[in-house]
Amino acid sequence: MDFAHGRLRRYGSAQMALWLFGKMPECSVLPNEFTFATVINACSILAHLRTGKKIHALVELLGFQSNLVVCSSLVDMYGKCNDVDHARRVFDLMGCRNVVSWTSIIAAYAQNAQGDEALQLFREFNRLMLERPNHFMLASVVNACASLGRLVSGKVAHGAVIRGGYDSNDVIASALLDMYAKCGCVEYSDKVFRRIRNPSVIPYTSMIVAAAKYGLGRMSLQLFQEMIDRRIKPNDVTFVGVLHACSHSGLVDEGLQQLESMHEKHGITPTAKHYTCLVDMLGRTGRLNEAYELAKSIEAEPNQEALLWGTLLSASRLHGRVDIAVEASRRLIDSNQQVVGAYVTLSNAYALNGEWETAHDLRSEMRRTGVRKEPGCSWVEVKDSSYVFYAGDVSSCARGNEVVTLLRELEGKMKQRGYVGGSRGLVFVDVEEEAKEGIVGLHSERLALGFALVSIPKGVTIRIMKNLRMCRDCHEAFKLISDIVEREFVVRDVNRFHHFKSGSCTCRDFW
DNA sequence: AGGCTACATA
Repeated sequence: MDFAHGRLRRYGSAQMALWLFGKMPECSVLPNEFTFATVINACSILAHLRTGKKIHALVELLGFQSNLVVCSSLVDMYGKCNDVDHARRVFDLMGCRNVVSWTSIIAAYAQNAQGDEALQLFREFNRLMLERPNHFMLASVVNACASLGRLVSGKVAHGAVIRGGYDSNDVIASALLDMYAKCGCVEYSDKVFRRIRNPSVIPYTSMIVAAAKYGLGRMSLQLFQEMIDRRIKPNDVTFVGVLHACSHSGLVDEGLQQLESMHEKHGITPTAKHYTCLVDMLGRTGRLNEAYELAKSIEAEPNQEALLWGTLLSASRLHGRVDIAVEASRRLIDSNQQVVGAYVTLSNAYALNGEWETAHDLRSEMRRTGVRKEPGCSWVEVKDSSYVFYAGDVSSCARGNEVVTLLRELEGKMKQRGYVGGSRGLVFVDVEEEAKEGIVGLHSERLALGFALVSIPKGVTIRIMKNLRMCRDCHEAFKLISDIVEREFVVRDVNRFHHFKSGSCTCRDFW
């Protein structure tokens, strides 16, 4: 039954291709450039770096290292195996490149969280003016804009899509709607989505996930119903989206029902990732015991397991369940996964519970063992450039003095409205969100907001991206500031979107 | 002649 899945079929064929390739020497048949391009593609599908490298060596041995198509497939293979450096090395050594080779390297960067490099290469490709970008390339470029949250660059790419006549392409439309959602413009996503004549499962899933991330759980469920009515078969990813939507909107019963129907009505067996959504759902709404029991009963691969216990850990922290937090972090640390996050979240859970000593001990242990945390940062896009802000770091903050003055001024006004930010407890609890302690007033998103307020004209929605979760205190502050300055802000954090307007947030404080 | 490049999850 599972083999009805396109992805699995593809996977099986790739395995078969490699198996046959292994049989070639026995039959004394030498591979040519067509053989190589095909088997390297099989390695991409399977993400088998070791096999890919062996074949790469064979390519050089048999003298195909300057073949355009073979090299393009090598670039793609290294990219899909998350070895961008090797992809780049092959690309740089190519004597002749075409739009496919350029697409492969751009996709490699876009898919490996190096969107800036992808956009850089796209600009370079356009400057050379050898060929026009095609829909393959544009999809990757749009994808890069999505992960970077670069709305302006994304709109420019959308322009290129329209000029190239690709806007009715299903894949491109999916990429575009995803990009608009990830840039904080879910209304544009909806517009793009509604223009797709016969959306397949992927645009539907993208739209379901997009709505979920904005806390529009009902909209996600409506879209899901709509696709069922149109006889479009949902897949495992669709259900992750649906469950995610229920979770982010507090629709627990609905979520449980969906999980049941998943197997019964749609023939898709729930896997660890679906149960993780359920753990999240129960955890968020404070049903920690049920979440914990469920988590213990799930068998998963290491990656999925880390996700599962990480989810439970966050929920335990949120609801001050130190006992479960200890258990969840122990599992993560023992399996050597998400170690940093586990330490920090656990220490915060202790702090929230008033166990300051233990919390501090954990922090010292981290320092002693050299476990270091990536600093929190936020960024905003102004006129096609992106500005980055780090917590408490005024020296590298664009228009720093102006920004700090404005933030202090706003804090004064907030206090008149009853705001009590930066209390001792909050400062400590929020250290997970930012690397430096005791500077809650200068969390990276605040610097970003201050900068945006002095650089983006009134009436234009401010969009801020953050690499961590937004903290409660900043969330309160942003609500008040939206009212004081009469402006709208959208904040994209690692988890979801917050849309601040007239003193409140679309998440209604549930996230 | 053929082979290589694109979109949704956590």
